[in-house]
Order: sequence, then structure tokens, then C-alpha cells
Amino acid sequence: MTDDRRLAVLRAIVEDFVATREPVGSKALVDRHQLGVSPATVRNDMAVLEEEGYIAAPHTSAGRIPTDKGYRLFVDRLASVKPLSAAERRAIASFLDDAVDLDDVMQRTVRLLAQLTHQVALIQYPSLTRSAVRHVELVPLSSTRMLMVLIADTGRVEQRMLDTATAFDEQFVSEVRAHLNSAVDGQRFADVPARVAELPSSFPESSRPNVAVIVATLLESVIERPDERILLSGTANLTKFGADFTRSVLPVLEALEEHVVLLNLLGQATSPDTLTVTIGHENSLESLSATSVVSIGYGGGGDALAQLGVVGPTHMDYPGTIASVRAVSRYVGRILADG
Amino acid sequence: MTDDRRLAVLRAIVEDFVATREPVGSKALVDRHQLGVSPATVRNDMAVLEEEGYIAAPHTSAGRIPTDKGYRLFVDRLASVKPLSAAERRAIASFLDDAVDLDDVMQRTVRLLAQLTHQVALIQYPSLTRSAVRHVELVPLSSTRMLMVLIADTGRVEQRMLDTATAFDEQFVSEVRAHLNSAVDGQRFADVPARVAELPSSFPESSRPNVAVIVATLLESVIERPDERILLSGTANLTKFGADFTRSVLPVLEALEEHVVLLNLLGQATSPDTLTVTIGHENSLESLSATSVVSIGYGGGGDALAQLGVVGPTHMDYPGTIASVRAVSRYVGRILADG
DNA sequence: CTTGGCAGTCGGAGCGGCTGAGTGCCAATC
DNA sequence: GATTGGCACTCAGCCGCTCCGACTGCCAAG
Repeated sequence: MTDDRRLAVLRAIVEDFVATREPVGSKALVDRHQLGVSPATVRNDMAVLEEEGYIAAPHTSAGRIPTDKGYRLFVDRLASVKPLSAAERRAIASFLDDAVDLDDVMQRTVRLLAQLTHQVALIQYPSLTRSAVRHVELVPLSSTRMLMVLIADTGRVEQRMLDTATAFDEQFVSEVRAHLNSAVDGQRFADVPARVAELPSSFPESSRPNVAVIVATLLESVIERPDERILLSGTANLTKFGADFTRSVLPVLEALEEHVVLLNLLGQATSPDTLTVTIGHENSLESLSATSVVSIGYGGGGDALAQLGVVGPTHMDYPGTIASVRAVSRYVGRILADG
Repeated sequence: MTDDRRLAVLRAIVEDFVATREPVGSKALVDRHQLGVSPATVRNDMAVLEEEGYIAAPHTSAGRIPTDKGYRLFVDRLASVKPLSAAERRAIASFLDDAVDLDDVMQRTVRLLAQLTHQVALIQYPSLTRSAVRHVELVPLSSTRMLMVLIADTGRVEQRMLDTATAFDEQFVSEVRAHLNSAVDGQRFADVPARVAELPSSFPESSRPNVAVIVATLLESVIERPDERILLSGTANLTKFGADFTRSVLPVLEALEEHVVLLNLLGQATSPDTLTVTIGHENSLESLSATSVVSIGYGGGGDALAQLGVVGPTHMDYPGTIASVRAVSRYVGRILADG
């Protein structure tokens, strides 16, 4: 009994359904793929596959479509890697290399991913807790106002305006700047609070309140906020998937864009190269039951800085999407490391 | 002959058609509006309006729909201002007040506008040529690498990494920083090139190349690039407008997002409060012939810093859209001024 | 100028029959 | 035992039909 052939049939069904979005029947299958057997045989195989829950028939006289379980098997065992074309590789390289700063890298990346996959792409800004302080700069703007610029080793730059209770002079600024930098330069963000806790006490009583404001502002920038920034692109691709699909997915994306939802959608940032595919009902959110998410960590060495990925209908082109997501992730990682 | 009534009929037709998206007939009109005349009279009026090109009948036995010319008249003379609800005002205020930096202001603004109008919103980053330098900061990162942070009075912060040919020391950095700032602080961006032209010559021969690199980087940030940044939100709203509409408008938006297209779509930034409505065929782009654009300048005092606006189908709710666009523009202007 | 009446138009909804793709089962064959 | 061709059966979707009703334009009367 050729168990192999049944898998080949499943693969063919998935591929055809993804391509045509229409239920695929036994005859069409043998026509389009070299299975070497007759439609009748394929029908028998399909009956077994249906029995086992990998495919289903929308109604009696129609072909079969893959179930979530079918896609799962396909992704895990059947999907052959689809290498990107040379043109695509070049596009990724040239498009991302032109980026001038982190914001630009993020925006270009997410847009690129949306274009490559024709789906909705998401990217999470590099996590702060995992990155380190490269420098803290204080720029006096008036006698009671300064701008704090915090530069992370990922290239992420945070700015914060702050107002002090009392006027300060140039000397005060350089002193605080020096103290601050010697305390936090090179430190991981997570360690910063401990390092600056004692800082105000090394200043004379009179200027402590101002120092405290500065420290507080720094902490505010450093502490991981629940609303990690997320960029989103390609929502217009939703139109291709039909109104029903849009209706169910849109609220989720809007919530995401609002940063209200934590990113368990993309999953926890683990190691780069660990790509996760979540199919249909496997998603925790009810309204994503017709949706698959392909996500991967990026940046960092051993453990990823953050996640990026793609959201699309369960009947997506998994090999292509996976290839794109992986390639983009690698490239962004390289760029951030160089930056 | 009550010319007034004919206009009232036109207004009613526009309002009903916008509300229902279906051709409106004479009977429905008198039912839904207090016109004080019979359907027959309205029919006569409609015949005249059609004669004059303000409305058209898609086919014999259907009602009328407004033409572009009809919308134009409506917008210019008939649209009564629709004040925003208190809730909407509060939403705008609280949503925008929470923004932490310029990027955040831009993102929140465009998202807000998309939500208020249920259409596709666009915003252009504040133009650099019109804004002034608040401060230039140089942050040494290694012996041959520094980060330049350029702060504009609009709150826009540009960062550029730069590598020098030869190593530099701390003293060199402070000197250049001081010279640079005394040359450009408070200057309009457009004037910066002239102010820094002579800068390298005031340094000893040996360090001039490094100064030149720094100056070049500064100029790069200051010179208006053709790819002015644009943010776009609410493309998912396109699904509501139907597939045909999407097909025609989508390419334009994609081009926009790619920053390939100059912003003649939003029009030249003029003075704030000068709101422009471009209806259907009035648009220069062929593919926008079923599209209207409502745009306005924002920020700045006498002349606007940049444009923001909304793109939607010609049968949009003009009074509501205009009110939202105007309100958001005012609010962003205020925030940028405070920032 | 306004109005009610009336004939005429025509898009779209509703209905029913037909078609063809697709299935499951079975008996014959390799 | 696996494979195949044949056959009866099912049913979604298309096509064409009719019918309905929402309109309009015109006209004669108020």
C-alpha cells in the first residue's frame, strides 16, 4: 500500500486549492499532476484522506479542500522549500540596504514582506529589554527644558522631551550627562534601573529634583512598555481575500495596530531561524480561525530581538511565504548587526 | 420660480445617495425630506437638474445620482457644516495628546483620521525646508564613528550614522558641535547649506576631511529629498467600497506608499485652514476618476508645514469628512506648536 | 407653477429546469 | 490486494423566463 502516494495526493490537493481557491476533484488532479494512476484510484485515496480528517468536501458533488489538519501535515512534511528567485533576493537586498535609520529599516521591511507575500505583514520593533544602551544624550533646549536621546545598540533611538522644575545651566547638563553615561553605557536595558537608582544622591541637594526628573524620564524610556511598537503593512491585500475574510480579520488587525493586543499573535521571540506556522483554529483567537500566521524571530545572535511575520488566509502559499519570511528575517538581522 | 428649491432637491439627492448608495427617485425624496411639494414637482426639478448636468440617471427606470458637477455644487454651496460630536472631539484630543514623539503624532493622526472618516487617510511629514534647526547633536560612538542627531523645531528628529576617515577625539567633537550649532541653530533648513559652507576652512588642515564628512551628512539630512515621508492608514476601508473601486485606486495608493509619486495628490501645502476638495474627474490621475480627495495644510503659522487628507469614493459624506479633516488638522497644528 | 393621473420602461428578484463536475460503489482486471 | 473502468446519483451554479415595482415623462386640470 503506497502510503507515499496518498501524501502526494494531499500535497497536490493543497497546491491546487491554493492556486485556484476551488475545491479540487480527482480528475483535475491526475490531469495536473503526474500521479501515474487513474482518477478512480485517486478517489479511493481521497476517501481515506477524508476519513482521516485531512481533507473535506464542502458539499456532495464538489471536490475536496484541505482541512487545517491537512495544511498542518503539508507544512510539516510535504512542503518543499521554494527558493527565492534571484530577482527577489536582489530586491530584498537593494530595498533594505537603502534604509537610513531604524525606523526606515522597519518600515521598509514590513512593506517588503507585504509585497513579497501579497499578504498582511507585521513587524515588532526590536525589544528594548534585550538590547543595550549605546549612549544617552541630553540636549538643553531652554533653561527648564531638555531633550533626552537614548541610543540602543540595535540602532533604535528614543527621544523624550522633559521639563525640569527649576532652571539649570550648561554645566549641570554636562555633569548629569557624564554621570548618566558612565552608569549606563553598555548596560542592558533591563539592568538600567538598578544602575541609576543611586544617581540623584551623588548630586547636591538643590539639584536633586531635576536629576530625579531626568532619571525618571530615562526609566520611562527603558522599561518595556506593554505597547511595544508594531508596524503593519499590506492591509489592502485583504481586499483580495474577500469581504467575509476581511470582516473577521480586520478587527484583530485594528486592535493590533492600536497596540492594544499583546503580541502573542506573533508568538514569543525565541531564536531566529525558528519559524512558526499557526494554522486556522490553532490560533488562540476565535476570529482568526480562517487565518494562518507565519512568524519568525529576527536580529540578535542566540535569541531574537523581536518577531516579524505575515497574516493570511489558511489557503496561502506556505512554501513561498515561509521562504520570504525567512529570507527577510535573515536580511534584517544582518542589517541590524551591521548598523 | 423657486431656484432655491431646486438646490434643495440637489442637496437632498446628494444626501440620500451618500446615505444609501442607491439612485434616488422623486417619491423617496419627498418622503424623506420636507420639501413641501409633490413628487411630480420634484420630477420637474430633477429634469432641469439633469439638463444642467448636476445629476444623471444610470438607466431609464431608476432614480438619479449626482454627477461630479453635482457634488461640486453641493460642496461649494450646499454643504452645511456638520459639527463634530463632543465624543469625537474628546477622542481626537485624548488620542493625540498621548503621543510621545513626532513619529507617534504622525502615526496617531493618520490612524485617527482613517477611523473618523472610515476612509483612507494620508499624512505628509512636516516639510523640512519650512522648519528650522533647533539643535544638532554629535554623539561619538567609536573612534571613527559618530551619530548625528538633528532636531527640528517641529519635533522632527533625524539621525544619521557617519564614519570618518581618520580617528577623532572628544575635543574635536565638542569643537565641531559648538561651531555647527552656532552656525545653524535657529536657522531655517533652507538656509543651512549657506551657513555651513565655510565651516571646514576654520579647522586645521588635518581635521578638515572629517569636518567635511560631518557637514556633508548634515546637508544630506537637511536637503529636501523627493521622497518626503508619507504615512497612510485605513486601506482596509477600501473593502467597503467594493472591488471595482479598489482595483482602480489601489495602484495609486501603493505608488504613494512607495513614495514614488510626488504629492500633487494632496496638493501644494498652502496655508492651514485652506481646505481643498477634489472631486472625481477633477483629479489629474485617470484612475482616480471615481475618487475624491479632501486635503488641508497643517502646522506652521501663516503657511503650512505639510498636508494631510483623506481619499474616498466620490459619494462620500463630504460635510462629515470635511469637519473631521479640518478638526484633526487644527489639533495636530496645536500639538506641533506646543511640542 | 403645481399637481394628480397615466402609460411606458426596464432592472432585478424569483423560479425552475438543465448541465456538468464530482462522488461512491461495484465488478472486472492485473 | 491494489487498480481500474463503468455506472448511477447528487447537487451547485448557470441560463432563461416571467413578473413586479420603482421610476420617469407627459399631459390636462387646478
